[in-house]
Amino acid sequence: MRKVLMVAEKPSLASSISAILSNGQASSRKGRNGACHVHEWNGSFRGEPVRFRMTSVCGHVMSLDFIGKYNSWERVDPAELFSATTEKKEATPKLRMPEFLASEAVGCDYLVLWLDCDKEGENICFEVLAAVQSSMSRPPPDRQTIFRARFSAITDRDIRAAMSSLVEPDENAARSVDARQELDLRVGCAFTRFQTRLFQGKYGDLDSTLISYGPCQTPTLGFCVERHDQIQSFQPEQYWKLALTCDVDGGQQIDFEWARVRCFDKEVASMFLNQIKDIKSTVVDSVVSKEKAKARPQALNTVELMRVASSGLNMSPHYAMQIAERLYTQGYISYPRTETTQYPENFDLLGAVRQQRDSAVWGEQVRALLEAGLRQPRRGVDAGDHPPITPMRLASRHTLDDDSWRIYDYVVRHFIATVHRDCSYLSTTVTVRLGGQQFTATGARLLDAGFTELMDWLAVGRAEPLPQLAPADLLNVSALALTDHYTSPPGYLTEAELITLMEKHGIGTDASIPVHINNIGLRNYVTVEAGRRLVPTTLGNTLVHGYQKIDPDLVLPTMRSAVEQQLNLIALGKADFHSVLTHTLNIFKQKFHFFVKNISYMDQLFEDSFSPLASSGKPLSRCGRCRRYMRLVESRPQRLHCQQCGHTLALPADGLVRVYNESKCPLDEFELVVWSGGKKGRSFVLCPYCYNHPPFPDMGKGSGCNSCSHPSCRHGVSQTGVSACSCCERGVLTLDPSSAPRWKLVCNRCDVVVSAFDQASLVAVMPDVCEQCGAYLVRVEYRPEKSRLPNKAAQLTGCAFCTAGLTQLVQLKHAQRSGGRPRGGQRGRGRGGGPDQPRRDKMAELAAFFM
DNA sequence: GCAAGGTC
Repeated sequence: MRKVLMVAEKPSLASSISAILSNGQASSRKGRNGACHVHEWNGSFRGEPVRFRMTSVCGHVMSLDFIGKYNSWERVDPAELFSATTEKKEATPKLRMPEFLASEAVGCDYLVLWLDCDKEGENICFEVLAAVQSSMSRPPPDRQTIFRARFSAITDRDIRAAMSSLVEPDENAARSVDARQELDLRVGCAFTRFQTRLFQGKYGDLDSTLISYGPCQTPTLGFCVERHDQIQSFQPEQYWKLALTCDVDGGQQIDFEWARVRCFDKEVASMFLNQIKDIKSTVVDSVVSKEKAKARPQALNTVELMRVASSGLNMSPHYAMQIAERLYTQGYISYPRTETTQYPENFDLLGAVRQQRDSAVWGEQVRALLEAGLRQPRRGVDAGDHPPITPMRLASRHTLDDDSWRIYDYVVRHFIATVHRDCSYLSTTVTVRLGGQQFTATGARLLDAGFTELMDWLAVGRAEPLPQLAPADLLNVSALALTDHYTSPPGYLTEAELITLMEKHGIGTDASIPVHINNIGLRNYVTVEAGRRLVPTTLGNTLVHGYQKIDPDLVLPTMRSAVEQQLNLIALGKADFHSVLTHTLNIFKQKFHFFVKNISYMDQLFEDSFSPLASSGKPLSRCGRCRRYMRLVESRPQRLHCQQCGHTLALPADGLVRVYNESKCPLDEFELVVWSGGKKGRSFVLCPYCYNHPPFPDMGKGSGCNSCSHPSCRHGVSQTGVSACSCCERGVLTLDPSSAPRWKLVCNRCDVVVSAFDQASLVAVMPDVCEQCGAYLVRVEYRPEKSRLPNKAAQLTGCAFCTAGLTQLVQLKHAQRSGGRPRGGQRGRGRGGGPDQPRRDKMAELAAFFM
């Protein structure tokens, strides 16, 4: 029997599509990468009996990056990135997706691609194809074996229709995505590296580890700064209003609005007032009542959920989507990433509503609605991706955590509202005249709350209604005055407004919009203030104003859609991949060179707002070249700057850096410092120079002295290494000499920390090894009054893991030692080597490094 | 350490 391999874009779709096509008869197993599932069943394909095997990827299989040698920010000129060689790398290495796909493809004769029907999906088709092709059975000549299923909804009818009219994957659409990837990579990385390096090398208080540029994130920031500029340049204007209050013969008071609304000229306003100020009563001119309706919402899609989460629930879009995804995997709501606001034709609305009828919170309203009958939902847009977001099963408040409940609560209320009645109310407008001036008052009376029963924050007519009035009814003027006001600036942009702007300009997608908004916060370009309003920081403002001075295109929201338009030509087959790509790349390359050439315009703005590195920070440790103190620049990213020599040295990103008893690195004379941080209280000694420029090939960049194989330095691994780390492959557990008196053994590769010999006055690693386990012995000394050794001994030399009297002083709770000898793979890693690898070998290796 | 786009 022939085999048909079918691949969807995500595990959930593989499962629902196979359920439809197998009539629920498929058997399922977990894929060997742990993330995907494989469903199998027998059926027929193009007139022959076959075995179907359906699985999925998890989004993109591959992603584009530069080849390794371009990873160096120091050695590579960012301009080179416009032509640097790129390669496709596995998008998520831990999923081992190509290998998984290849293994499932073995012995398969046909391939049917069920990727999402958009350009990204088309691109993933070819990623899947590349992964499986060599594993599949050899195709017979003249027979088509690769197919693409085109579907617009995950419904029985649509999926079966797609299956019976398979087409071929669309290479043009896929190529347009390849072009987009290459363009975003080259442009984003070139600008990001250039401006990060330049400004971080000059200013000490930028407070951002990265000064990124991106074709989506930068226009996103641009919207926020644009609003900031409007607020800054706003000039308030004074204006005046006529405020009239009447009462119905000593009864209810009614406030009227002036039909002219407002007047910006005080003299004119006063003239109006003078004309009518002596009038003591008036009569109702007209009473107009009109039935009005507030329409029930359309079915819920992702951007609307994010908007509501931000403006109504005070949750960031990013966080709200994390919650929604969890609710989805737990089966409470449907797939939360969709642009569609139209329920599929055969969607079981009634069934979904019935699920909610026993809810303790809204059950009563749901039962009443079921009694009265559901309304037809409003027509929405079917984007052909996924159905709108709906509840999938009933949850109660105590089965979910607070934030999950708030999102679920909203999804349910919104869903019920879409099949509820519109809200209707009677709007009444009363008009009166005083001399030549007209005034109106409007009130509302609820007729049918409809869906607002569930979305009570949208309820109308709760304010006191107007009294019953008829034309010619007499009203007494109880107050008439000129009030003065000022026009006010707009508020800072809310997240909800920003989402709307991004959607309108095609900046990002439903899945990436929350990521871009999150990014501009992470980069310290904006902060989120009360009401989830986004206020640009000095850095954010300076960047955008700089782009506007040099090349406004770089921050214009129209730039993205212009590029997308070009890419669309590739997708439609109207333009050649290479010509569009080289043309567009050339434009950005020129823009890049123009930007570099004119960077002084942006730099002037930086100078106005930020302090030069030389005057930032406080003196910390001595430079090995000039022996003067280097300054610790504390704002992110923390680094050391030598004013004399002009160099800047990176330090670990987070955590505290302090000086360490004036020890110097024997290799470069830089004064050693101690870093401490992390959840487990890790710490290690580091040489600021070696941390940036490792002296030995086996010491990685960003390592402390405990990874340095210097043969005699007392901070190197050859003097501090105790044993192999039990948790990671090549790590060595080293004594941290800076940790006294709460001594610690710290792995020089992973974050294992072992507290040991607390309050000891001295701990030293000895040259001899334990005969039982191969670890180096330690000498532990205590002051007599503090001794924790047996018999209050002052000192004991032995193995930390084997010698009675020492082992109980080692807290192995984080790192359960596997016991026995250190694992293999220790060569060249200092003291983990064990007794059969004496230190002489180590010395020989080191000697080789120095040659 | 960079982008944006999928999704876990």
